[in-house]
Amino acid sequence: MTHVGEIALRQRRLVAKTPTLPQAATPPGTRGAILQAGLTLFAEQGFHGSSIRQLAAAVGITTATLYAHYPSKDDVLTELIRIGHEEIWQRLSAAVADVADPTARLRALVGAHVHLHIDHALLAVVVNNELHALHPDQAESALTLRNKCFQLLADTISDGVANRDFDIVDPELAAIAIASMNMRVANWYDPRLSYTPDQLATRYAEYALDIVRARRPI
Amino acid sequence: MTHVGEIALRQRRLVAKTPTLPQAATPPGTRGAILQAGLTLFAEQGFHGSSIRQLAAAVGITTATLYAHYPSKDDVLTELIRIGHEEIWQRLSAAVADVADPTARLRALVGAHVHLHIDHALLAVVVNNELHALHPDQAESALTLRNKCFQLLADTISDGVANRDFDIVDPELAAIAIASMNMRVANWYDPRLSYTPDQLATRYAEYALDIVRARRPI
Amino acid sequence: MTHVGEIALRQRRLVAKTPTLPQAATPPGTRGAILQAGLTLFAEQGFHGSSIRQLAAAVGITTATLYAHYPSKDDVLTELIRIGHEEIWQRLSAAVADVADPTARLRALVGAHVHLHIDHALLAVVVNNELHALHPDQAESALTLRNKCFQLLADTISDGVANRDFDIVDPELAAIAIASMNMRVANWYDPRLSYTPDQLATRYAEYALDIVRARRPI
Amino acid sequence: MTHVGEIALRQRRLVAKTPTLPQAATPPGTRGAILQAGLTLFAEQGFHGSSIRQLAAAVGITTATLYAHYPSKDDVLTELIRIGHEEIWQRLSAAVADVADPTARLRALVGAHVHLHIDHALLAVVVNNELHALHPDQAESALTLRNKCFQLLADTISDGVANRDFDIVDPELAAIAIASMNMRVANWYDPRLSYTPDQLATRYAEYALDIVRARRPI
DNA sequence: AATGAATGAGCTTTCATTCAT
DNA sequence: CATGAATGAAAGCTCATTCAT
Repeated sequence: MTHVGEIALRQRRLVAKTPTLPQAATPPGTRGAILQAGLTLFAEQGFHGSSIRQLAAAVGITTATLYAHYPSKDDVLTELIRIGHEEIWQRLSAAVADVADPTARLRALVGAHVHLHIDHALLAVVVNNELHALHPDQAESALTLRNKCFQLLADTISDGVANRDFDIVDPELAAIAIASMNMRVANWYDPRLSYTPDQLATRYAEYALDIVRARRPI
Repeated sequence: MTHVGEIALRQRRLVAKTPTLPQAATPPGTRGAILQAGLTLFAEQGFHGSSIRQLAAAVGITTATLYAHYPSKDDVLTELIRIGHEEIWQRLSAAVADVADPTARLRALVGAHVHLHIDHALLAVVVNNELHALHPDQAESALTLRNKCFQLLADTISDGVANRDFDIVDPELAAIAIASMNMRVANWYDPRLSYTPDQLATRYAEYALDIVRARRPI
Repeated sequence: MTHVGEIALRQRRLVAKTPTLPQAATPPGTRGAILQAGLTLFAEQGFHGSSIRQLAAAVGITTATLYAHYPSKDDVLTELIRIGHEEIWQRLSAAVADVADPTARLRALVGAHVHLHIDHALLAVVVNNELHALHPDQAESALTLRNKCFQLLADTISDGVANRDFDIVDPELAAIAIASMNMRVANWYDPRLSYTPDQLATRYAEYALDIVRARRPI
Repeated sequence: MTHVGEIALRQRRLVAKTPTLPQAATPPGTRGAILQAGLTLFAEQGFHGSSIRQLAAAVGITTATLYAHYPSKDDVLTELIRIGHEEIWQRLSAAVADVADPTARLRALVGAHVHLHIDHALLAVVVNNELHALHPDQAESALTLRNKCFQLLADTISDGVANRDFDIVDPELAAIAIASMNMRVANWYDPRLSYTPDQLATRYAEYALDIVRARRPI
């Protein structure tokens, strides 16, 4: 039976292969095809490791045609990163929209976070590994969303601490640890594994709760 | 006061700047200088985002001179990744060399893992982000070590489960979650933060124990 | 007060900005607009320094639309150069149509030549600087007109010499010197200067007469 | 017999073909060869009409090798224009270094100016036609020299007017007219013509004196 | 009359690498 | 040990032009 240990330790950046862009955010026609191809290439090889000739070939067009749709290679990445951040922000904020209880909120956030990293593994890898390739002003709005996502998580934990539901010294540190766990799911999750996305999301939510709920000294 | 939330969410790949190679593994003279410069560049910009001109300029030599020391750009990365993996394997195996008790072993492993990602943040970032840029045969020995490291962690958790010290359904999943937490420390840790490396290592070890020790249904 | 010295020495090819095409020769509608925009661009940046994208953008149409009006970029230049040469030939021949006396003819020719280089400065700059960019057969008829213009001037001087009104060894050399003076007016004339076009034309005519009338040894 | 009228009216930008750079200013080896080739191409076809592939082919090297010697195509032009302006400034200032009398100075200036446009016809054509292709800061020092050259001429005429040797209303206008005559020599002079450079220079000097010496009303 | 989409060919520039010295 | 000069290949991008609509 396929198990995590075999899969998590490959040379490839990620196991997933299908470039699933959020459908609503995918432009129609050639523009969309470029985005999908860029997603695949940038996820696998990185932005600087992918050439626009590869990109054009993957789409089945000329490099000149690329430039009829995007003004530069940078802009393809910028667009992907924008879409990625908007998707995550939308999912996380939707997940807790009607949830007040910190424990339930944390469960919802971690669940949504994990699902996102499975549903859009390539996009998550691009977002997490290629942000540095953008010019600062291209990255700005993405960083803003990233911050809001992190605050959602950190505030939830803080609320739980205030509540006495949670007991943890540094909520932000716990938030970062939990987010770190979730983020790497994009790199290793493989549908051939013995748990479904739901099961994985549930377990990770329990891990998160284990961390924040602990009663311990220090 | 500087806190994690401010720091974890930058565009840069990592906060650390000093290219600290394990001293024993650093060659003397120009060879070592090339390695240090490669470490800095590859950590910041990625392998494909760094040119050998930049590398030579950072060292203060000609690109032609580079080739008197390393046969190719690839080989500089290969060497860095080799050093990185040997360092981590050495540290992890040393950490548990004399420790039998699963709880103590897990504490030691997480502690060593966190310390490594702080002490050699750039190296860790290169190792974790640039492995895909190598030719498969150049990556092979690194992957072997990486596997052994993971098994050390997974086996420790399995032992604890066998022991009834830990209670967790899927030890490998817990191992991967814990390793994920630790790995990202390289990206965000900043000495200006309010905890020392020791304190952070201790907290992360507790997080790990929270995860594996939990008694819960599901 | 603005004076020539300040103005004549700029980096730009010419001071004038308004693309005044001879009205009779300007086609109506989009065709005319393309010609005007081409005039401005080719005068400022040269034919090879201007792209059809710039041209289309200046007109406010698509590059594809350009091709509904002109079969190629070359043809826009060819048309401008044709118009320019026809304008100059028409003006020069009209200027001397009813004038017999060599002195009066020379005054008329220089006056018309100077006025042309002021009235249609951009066109003159294109005509004088971009002819080489045409294919030889596209340039042929323009060269014929140019020759006729030059012969008008050279013959006028020759007539004056035959007449003993002028006294100059090489009428063609004088013609070339005089034409050279006039041609560069297109590059530097600026309405802010302290002389009107008429005054400038008059002075240049006197310069020309000074040159050809001189009684001197050698 | 070849005469001016036949020659002055060609499609080509200039008749001269040999790329004579001022020897002292020509770098040795490949750098110099690139400069010579650039001179020929830019004079004939303009900066934007010449590709670096043509340039490299003319030198007999790869385009990549070009960039070992000049950082960009722009810089080749900048260097040519710098050399051209320094040569002209040096020649003009040397020509009048020991000459006090305005008439003699004007003769010397025009003579030097004409000789320059014959000796370095290609360079003069590049300098006079391609300045606009530079970025403003690249053109700045050339413009300064150009200004100094013009002032030398204008001041000489002004001195002659103050002296009562010359009698002209606007010395700067006369200066511009005279300079215009001289500049175009680069375009049409051909050694096959019936006058030597010396003879041409002498005649043009007389033309200049005719213009400024005239006693006339207006 | 005008356009959106496409293209082959070309652009300037940079890449990693080699080699005689 | 180091370099200056060179290179083939490829990079990102723009060129003038076409064509179905």
